[in-house]
Amino acid sequence: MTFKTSSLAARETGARPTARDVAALAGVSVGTVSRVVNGAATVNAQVRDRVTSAIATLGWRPSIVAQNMRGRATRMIGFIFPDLDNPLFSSMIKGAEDVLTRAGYMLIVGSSNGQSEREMALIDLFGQRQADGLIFTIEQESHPAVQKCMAQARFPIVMLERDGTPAATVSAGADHFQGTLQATRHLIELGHRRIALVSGGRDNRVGRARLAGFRQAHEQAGIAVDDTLVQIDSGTAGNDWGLRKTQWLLAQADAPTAVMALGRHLLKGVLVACKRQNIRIPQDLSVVTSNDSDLAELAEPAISVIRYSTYDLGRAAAELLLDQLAAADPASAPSRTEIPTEFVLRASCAAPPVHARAGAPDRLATNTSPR
Amino acid sequence: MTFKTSSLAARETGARPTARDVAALAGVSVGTVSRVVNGAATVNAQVRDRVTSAIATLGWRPSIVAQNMRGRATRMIGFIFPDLDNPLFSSMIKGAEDVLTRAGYMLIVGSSNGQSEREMALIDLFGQRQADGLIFTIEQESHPAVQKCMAQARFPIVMLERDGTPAATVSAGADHFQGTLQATRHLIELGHRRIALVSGGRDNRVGRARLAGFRQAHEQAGIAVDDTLVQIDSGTAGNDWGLRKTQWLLAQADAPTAVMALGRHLLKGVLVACKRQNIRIPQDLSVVTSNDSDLAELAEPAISVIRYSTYDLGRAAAELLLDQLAAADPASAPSRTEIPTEFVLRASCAAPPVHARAGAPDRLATNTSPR
DNA sequence: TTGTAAGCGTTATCAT
DNA sequence: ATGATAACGCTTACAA
Repeated sequence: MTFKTSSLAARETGARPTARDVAALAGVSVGTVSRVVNGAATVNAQVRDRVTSAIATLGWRPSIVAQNMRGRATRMIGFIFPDLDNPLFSSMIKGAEDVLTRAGYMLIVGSSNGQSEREMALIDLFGQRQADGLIFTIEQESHPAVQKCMAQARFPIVMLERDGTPAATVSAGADHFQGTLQATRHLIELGHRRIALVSGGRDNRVGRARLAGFRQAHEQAGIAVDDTLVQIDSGTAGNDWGLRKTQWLLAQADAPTAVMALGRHLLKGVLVACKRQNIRIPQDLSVVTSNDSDLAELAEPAISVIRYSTYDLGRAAAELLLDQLAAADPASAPSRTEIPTEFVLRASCAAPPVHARAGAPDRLATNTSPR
Repeated sequence: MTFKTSSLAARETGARPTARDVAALAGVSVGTVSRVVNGAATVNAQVRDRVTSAIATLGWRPSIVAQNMRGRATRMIGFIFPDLDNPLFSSMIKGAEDVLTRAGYMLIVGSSNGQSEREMALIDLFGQRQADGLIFTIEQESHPAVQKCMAQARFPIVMLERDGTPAATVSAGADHFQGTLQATRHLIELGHRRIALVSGGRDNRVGRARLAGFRQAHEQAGIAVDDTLVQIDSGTAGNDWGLRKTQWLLAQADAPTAVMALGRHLLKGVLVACKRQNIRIPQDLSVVTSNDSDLAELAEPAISVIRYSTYDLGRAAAELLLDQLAAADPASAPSRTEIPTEFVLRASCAAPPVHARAGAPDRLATNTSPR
């Protein structure tokens, strides 16, 4: 007969108490302790009280790790985002958290930094940790190795702001197509014929949807799209990408009369570029951005935005995940939640300057700024 | 003799393979599998190869849950923040993640929504999940029940942007005292005598440090502080708190000539209030805010800010936690990392209007706005 | 060098 | 109604 750790020992050392300690203190067996905490009907009231007070005395809480060993779900959801240092992430994670907390889940977060290697490492790690599901904003949708990794995952995956793939068919995203379509249409109706589109997302749904909306608006108006005005970047460009792109666009011989800088971090660059070159919004250049912000609202003039709720996006992703978790059938059907977008017209949009419409060579020549 | 799950079964069903499956496939014992994956020196090269390929065939990864059961650290760090839907959270979590990932840890996040009950529930949950540590931005530093809960936690806690408490003596925070001191001094030097301080944090270090810096600057200049100009809020006020407070301050008979709105979310309210009442910055009112942002930088005029890196704050908290985790002595000494602040002077600060200095009753009377 | 078996903290099955 | 015990997947001391 071996000497076992007793509740006495547990109380003396700082060691975490176990059900065995509780059982010893209450003078019952571990099975009974388990029955009490799990609310089994078949427990004598007196025994229940003894156990309950022993639990309180020792401050015992069942080990979730041990419960997981027994096959219980970990109730942990992974969340992989290209860049946690992004205000959009804040509201998305909050939306997801609000939904998942209510259902008893917790979120584990990881930043991929846009690297596929890291995405795969994180998926693998979540697997080892037995996560129950994953909300994933993949960097490159078409990356085969990452897709393979997703396909092998033993948990459901919801794509956030990305398209479903063969490996993960459930997705939540904003309706960038409609938003961009409306905004582009509005600019065209104002008389713009040379509209620039600046956006991230070469290899993901967001960029594709924006481009599609942009093209459709042009097509419906019978206007050809000048591809030099379409600047869709791949990957996480530097912080001053918006600035450099705008400067480049404005330096073209036949510069755009309107720029749609779609992505919250791009607006700053556009405004700085305009300020430096003394370009007036909207007289010289109309501006549209996406993701409403204090800056867009309070800039002088206020900037028109394609607005949508990233909080709702996070909620939607979480809800889709819960649906899949609840579904008895593991191979659930493809599904998608689309969050509506709204074009908010502000003072930054006006008719193009007359000389541009008349085909004047270069507005900047007329309006040289002192650097 | 019972029939055991074999590698065959594991490959046929979708069940996660175990070390036993690997062992069976490789024709070795589970102990050997463990030795191989843990890089034990004493393994025959041929055996190692057989095991390695069996692992690859089955796609086996050791279960972290089972490893935890054996006493291995979970390498999970909790992170409790009052409001995940806050851009500051993004950069803090990113800073922490960068440090912790390198050390093999993952982050579990939870939003307390400013509720002490939820804070305690989360701490408790992290305990049950056997988290190795916690980074915590408590809502009310002095809350006794939460402190007790912290004291009972079996893992080290680092306070983020909060003071150490008896229950958790390690903390990381920005040097709000210096930042506020400098900014206030500058306003005083410009001639301001009635400066308003608007900030959150009635019961935390941030608010206290700001108030202390504010007071010290006044004291050193021999100026009395008018307490009606000091508006330090408790808890997470509504989104329009900055607006309402500014409107209230400007409506006072002896309105301030400068306002320090310390908190990123407050600037918008100040700017809106000024716009609505046709108050010019800085001619009528000087403005200082905290936390640099695109809005502060690009507002017209640009707004002076007390700047500091929330990313560094997250890093610092994580590094302190790693220090504690590495320390053999569990009862480590109190320690604190202070992140420097910097007062960035922009166009929003100027000398107070003449009539205010002459003691004119109400600037608004001279400058009535249409609405 | 490799196999065997105990044990981590639960839960569930089977006796009593 | 309650106790004893096997099992979850892994690591490790000990045996061979």
